[in-house]
Amino acid sequence: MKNPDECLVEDALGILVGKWKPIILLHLLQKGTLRFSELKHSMPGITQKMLTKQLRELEDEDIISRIVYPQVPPKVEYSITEYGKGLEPILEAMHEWGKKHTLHKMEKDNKKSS
Amino acid sequence: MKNPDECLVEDALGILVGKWKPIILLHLLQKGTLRFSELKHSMPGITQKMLTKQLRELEDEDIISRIVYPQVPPKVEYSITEYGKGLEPILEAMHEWGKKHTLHKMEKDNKKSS
DNA sequence: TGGTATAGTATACAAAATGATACTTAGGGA
DNA sequence: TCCCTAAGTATCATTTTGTATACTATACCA
Repeated sequence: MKNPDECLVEDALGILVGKWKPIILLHLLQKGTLRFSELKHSMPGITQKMLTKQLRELEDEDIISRIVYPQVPPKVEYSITEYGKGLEPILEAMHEWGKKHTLHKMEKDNKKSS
Repeated sequence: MKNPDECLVEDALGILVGKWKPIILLHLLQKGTLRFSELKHSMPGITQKMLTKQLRELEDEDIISRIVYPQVPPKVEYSITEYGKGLEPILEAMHEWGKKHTLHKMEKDNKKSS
């Protein structure tokens, strides 16, 4: 990409993108800290593999932190880092727009069926 | 997805995501209206097929509009719709965050090499 | 008569993301 | 002795994305 502005937007996108990452972040922003199993239960449909993968990627970008308690059965807690909290405005902007989009889709569907 | 909040964010994400969509939108937001060939030249690396596909998808969501001039050789102009302009705050939030992220990455790289 | 230009479509293929399923580890309880 | 738990890995299948290349239509120009 030649234009540096594009890269900046793409960086954010690269981190947010994926079928699950934004949802993981929403949950962690709301609840603060969650165990692996809690995250899994709050996202019906996700497989262990996917959840693990997404969490690792977010961890690699310093968006979330991972604390392992050395016990059996294992206990691992995830939480948003200070740095990761910086993503909140983006999630909020998306949420706002999502509300508008829902209305827009409804109007569109009404037109179709009339 | 059970939680409606998640859906809202995902709707926005679904529209923004893809290797090219945000860049297309950035260009159109900056320039207003662009022809197919102009978009193509401003995104080196994209293939015709991909550009066409992304544009169609954005059009289907009413984010951009497509005007075909019935002439030979063909001329087709794309521009952001009023509705599509609503995405600007998201792109801006991503851009802002992208700047922070760039700094963050630099600090990280410095640590590694020290 | 044949080349050029624009905005595509068609086809085949490669790569990346996601999903399904089974397996691992080790302490505690029946 | 066997099963349960939590947080994973490992392996393979499927789906989604993206790439490469060739092809089309038709007015204009030399």
